[in-house]
Amino acid sequence: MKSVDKHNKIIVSATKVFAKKGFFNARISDIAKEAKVADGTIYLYFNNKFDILISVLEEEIGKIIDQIEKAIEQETDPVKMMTIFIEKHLSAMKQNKNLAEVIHIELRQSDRLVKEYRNTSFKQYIDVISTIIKKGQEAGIYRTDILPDIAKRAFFGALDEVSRIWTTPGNVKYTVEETSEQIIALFLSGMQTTT
Amino acid sequence: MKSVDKHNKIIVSATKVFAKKGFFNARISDIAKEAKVADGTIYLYFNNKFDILISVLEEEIGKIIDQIEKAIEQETDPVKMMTIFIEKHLSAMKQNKNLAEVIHIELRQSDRLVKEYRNTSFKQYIDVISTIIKKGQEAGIYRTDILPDIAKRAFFGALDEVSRIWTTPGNVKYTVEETSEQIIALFLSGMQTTT
DNA sequence: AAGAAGTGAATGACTATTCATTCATCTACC
DNA sequence: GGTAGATGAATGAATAGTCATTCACTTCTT
Repeated sequence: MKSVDKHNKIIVSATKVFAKKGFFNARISDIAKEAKVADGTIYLYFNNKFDILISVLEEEIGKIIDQIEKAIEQETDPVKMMTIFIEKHLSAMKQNKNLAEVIHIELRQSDRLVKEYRNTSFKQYIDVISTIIKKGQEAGIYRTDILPDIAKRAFFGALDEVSRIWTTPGNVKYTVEETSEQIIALFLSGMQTTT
Repeated sequence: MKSVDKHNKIIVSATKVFAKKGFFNARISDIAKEAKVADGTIYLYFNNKFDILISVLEEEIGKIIDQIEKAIEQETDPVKMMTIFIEKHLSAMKQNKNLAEVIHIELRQSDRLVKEYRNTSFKQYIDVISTIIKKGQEAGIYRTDILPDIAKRAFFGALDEVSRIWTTPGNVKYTVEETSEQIIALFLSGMQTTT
């Protein structure tokens, strides 16, 4: 029987290899070697190289989305929801640096399939943000002149770029906590002093 | 004599092809056809395929950096500096969609050379932001608990992701002006209502 | 022993790069 | 001012290397 174990081992190995070399420079034989299976075995579990990439994104990001959505469901305060989103996202990225790198690099592919992907699971992800914003606006906590459609992008972009701190060497000095606080400060209160 | 004209024609064509297909899926023959030259001619102007990509980034982003730096030099008010940065960046991206797409996609390559590139010209670009923040902090206009090193990333990430509005189809409805205003509102005043 | 799972060498498609050749333009000499 | 020779930009067919995918064969499991 094809084992779930092996499937996972290939996913994890592929994540590692994609993170290091990028999708196009990663060879199937690299992934096979990393996973300690034969090249051909990969094709028992995945249709083709691209299928591996999409699976990495689907399964691994899927886990994070689920986790964040579950944590936010419990909350009613839009400020806390936002805080949770930021903290969960950043700590997930810091914890799984390979995945973070794959997201940085590969979510930007111009390939049709990746674009499609970006339009489904990814969209779901950033729409969590606009939902939070809308709730906050209804509650009178967030300004109504903020357009959730633009703010959600700004927000995700900021988080994504900031999380590079942990994937580019020499920038390790910031903790998840202080980074989260910075993002919260920036987006909730803004940069200007309140005089 | 090798003409500057032809060099430019190749750069522009390459930008177009890279934007459409991404670096790895772009064939030299695609670029040659787009530029209406022979495949071999490309190698009279560039060392290899990668050299073309780096040249696109260097030359085209270089132009934007120069333009922004020049515009900001005139200013002393940190709020206006910030506003100018945002507006110039967004309008440059909206104007040159091919370049915007190449930046979205290719600036994330994990290739050594691209990473190196990201560490020079790109660094210079986002350091313009931290400089503005520091000036604002010295002037007492920006909060001093904001870390410029983190804020600059958040800021660039937000701008970059927001500018995708114009490269992904079906999102054309926002103007540069209203998008700029949103970003300014978000980063300067924050999302919370001031009650 | 049969069927499933695993193997990895062989295949074949793809394309970046090269280079022998062409040809338009320029220079020098009468 | 016209001709012969020199120059080097431009061409595109041929090369050479890479690697995803296949499949004939082996090993494991029940």
